[in-house]
Amino acid sequence: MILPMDTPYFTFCQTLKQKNLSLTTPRKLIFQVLNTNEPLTIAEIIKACHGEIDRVTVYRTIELFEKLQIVQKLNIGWKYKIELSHPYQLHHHHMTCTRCHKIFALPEDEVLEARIKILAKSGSFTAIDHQIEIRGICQVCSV
Amino acid sequence: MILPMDTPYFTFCQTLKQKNLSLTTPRKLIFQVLNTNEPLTIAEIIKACHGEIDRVTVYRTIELFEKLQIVQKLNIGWKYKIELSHPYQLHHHHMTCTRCHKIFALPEDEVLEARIKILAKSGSFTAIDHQIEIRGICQVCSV
DNA sequence: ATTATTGCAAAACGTTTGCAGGGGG
DNA sequence: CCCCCTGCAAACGTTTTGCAATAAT
Repeated sequence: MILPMDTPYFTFCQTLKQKNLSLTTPRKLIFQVLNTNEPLTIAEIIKACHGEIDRVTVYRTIELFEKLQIVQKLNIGWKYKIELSHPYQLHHHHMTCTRCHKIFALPEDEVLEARIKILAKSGSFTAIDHQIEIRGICQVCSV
Repeated sequence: MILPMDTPYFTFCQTLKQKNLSLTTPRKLIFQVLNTNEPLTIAEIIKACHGEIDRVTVYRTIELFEKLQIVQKLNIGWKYKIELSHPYQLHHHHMTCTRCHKIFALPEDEVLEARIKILAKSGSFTAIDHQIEIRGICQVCSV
């Protein structure tokens, strides 16, 4: 199959090749599952793979993807979900509705990002990464 | 024992009384453990109780404390820790060092807090609560 | 062909549930 | 004394590990 060179999936294939890692069926499928969906729990990824891939392989693949910075773990409540990270999806934060439990992505905000950097520096801390989770009530549920 | 009326432990006792809940040995001990320590995992709380309290009771007590807003769950990596929440401890955020895994509390920042409110509102979202996790390298580890 | 990667089985953990007995108000 | 709360036992779901079979380059 011919892939446009700017597609997330193409970048994904390139990344694996560059690291001498195999482009296997489970890896392709799991990437596609994440690429077409919202943040998912491990259990949801397993279900989305529809029995074609073993649970253990999903865990190992997510672990690999995390190391390669293809995905990031996202704290929602006291569980976590997985989503594609920066080169595959723009940096953003999340709001979780405590009524319907839907997750909403927030557009990137320069002011907020800058402030976090300043704060970390004021504590003599070199910020590498950060995550913001806002909990509250979404528009639909507040009616 | 006579308690000063502004002490966190006193507030804690009052809260339980107001809701007609018993001031039991496990509840007292777990509160004290949290009151004298940094954010702790459930396993750490259990250990800190030194076999005097059953695992199950720790889970149930933390669940109760969370409902009563005495504690909050704190996302660290993809695990969570427990710490006292607002009336017992000032609102703040955390930085986690990815090398030594220590957690550092950040002082409250008006600019940041205001910006989060604005952002949520711009998404027609009523923010109730939020959590920020900054990951990076602390001063000691960066040397 | 060679080696990385997977699937299976089972262990290791973390968390939850039901129930009978004990401690707090 | 009454009932809430705890401890125990055991179920349950999630994540990890070891090893032999398989698929990718």
